[in-house]
Amino acid sequence: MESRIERIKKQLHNANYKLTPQREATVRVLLEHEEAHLSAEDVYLLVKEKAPEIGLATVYRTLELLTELKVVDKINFGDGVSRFDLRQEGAAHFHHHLVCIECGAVDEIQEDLLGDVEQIVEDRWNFQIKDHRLTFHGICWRCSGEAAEDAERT
Amino acid sequence: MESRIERIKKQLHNANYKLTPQREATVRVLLEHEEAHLSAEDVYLLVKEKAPEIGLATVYRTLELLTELKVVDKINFGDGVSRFDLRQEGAAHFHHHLVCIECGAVDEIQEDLLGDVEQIVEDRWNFQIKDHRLTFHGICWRCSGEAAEDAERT
DNA sequence: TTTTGTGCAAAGTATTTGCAGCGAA
DNA sequence: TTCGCTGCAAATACTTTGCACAAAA
Repeated sequence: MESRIERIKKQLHNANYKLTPQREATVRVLLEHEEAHLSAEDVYLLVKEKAPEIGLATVYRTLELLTELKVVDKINFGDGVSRFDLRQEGAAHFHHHLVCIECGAVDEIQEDLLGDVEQIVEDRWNFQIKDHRLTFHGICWRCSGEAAEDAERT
Repeated sequence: MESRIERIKKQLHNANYKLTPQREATVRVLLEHEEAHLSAEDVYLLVKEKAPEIGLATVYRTLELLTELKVVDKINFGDGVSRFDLRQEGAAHFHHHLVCIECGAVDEIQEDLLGDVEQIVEDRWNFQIKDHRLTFHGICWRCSGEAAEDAERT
């Protein structure tokens, strides 16, 4: 079977771009940290471990390119930085996120929960949906578990 | 009946803050541009028309304060700036947005369409939802209308 | 040789912070 | 007088850009 990186290489070629060593290193970092929601700086530091000559600007340019090709999605959780998430292969839509306001953890929901809602929006607002962003802010199971334990102790 | 600005004043006082002239001017600008999704810079320029002495830093500080008090919600549509939306009084949740990728218009959906989805997330992921952000990117009715007209002409 | 991609440094934006002065309590 | 608030300027943080050079087609 064809590897994920091979398929990304083809996507680049189809759009007339090359998979240069720098781009490959960047993509590999993203593949190795699938659910990490890395910022450009995070990616840069990780890529630098394997390919120390790489420049930060190249990482930014690569991430921008991958965003254009919809290999990754760019997302912003409200701290000042953009984060980059690999899109699941074949996923019609970007996945959802759960951001914990206690511990800062970000969990992913791969299932598409918006089918019905999107139908309503398309019909009622006459809006052709191409993409979406859905993020819930609240308290994750780890933190509410801890709170329960704390209560028990007292 | 008590005015909206009066109620905001009370909210400030309850949290031990004053409604200074600068803060009042800022709030008034927000009230007068309810659906405009203003950036801090936008607010600053509008406030300056009424109160030219005001500084940009004060606007940033005021918007931060209002965000803390949940008078406004801070949102980011993926261009590098934060935008500030007055929260509807009594609204349990932040409203949703439709961002047009053709013309850049941002429309609001005040209805809460996420009730069922939130129930699923709370149950299935054991996550206590406190707030949400939902934005659809696509083509608005104005732009798809124009496209249809363009097609007719040819 | 033409084009594409890269690293570095500089430039841009957006936002935050330090600080001296001001004004209300 | 005290303390919160402000304006200004400087600092910071993130991202983009210009440019000379390198690599690939």
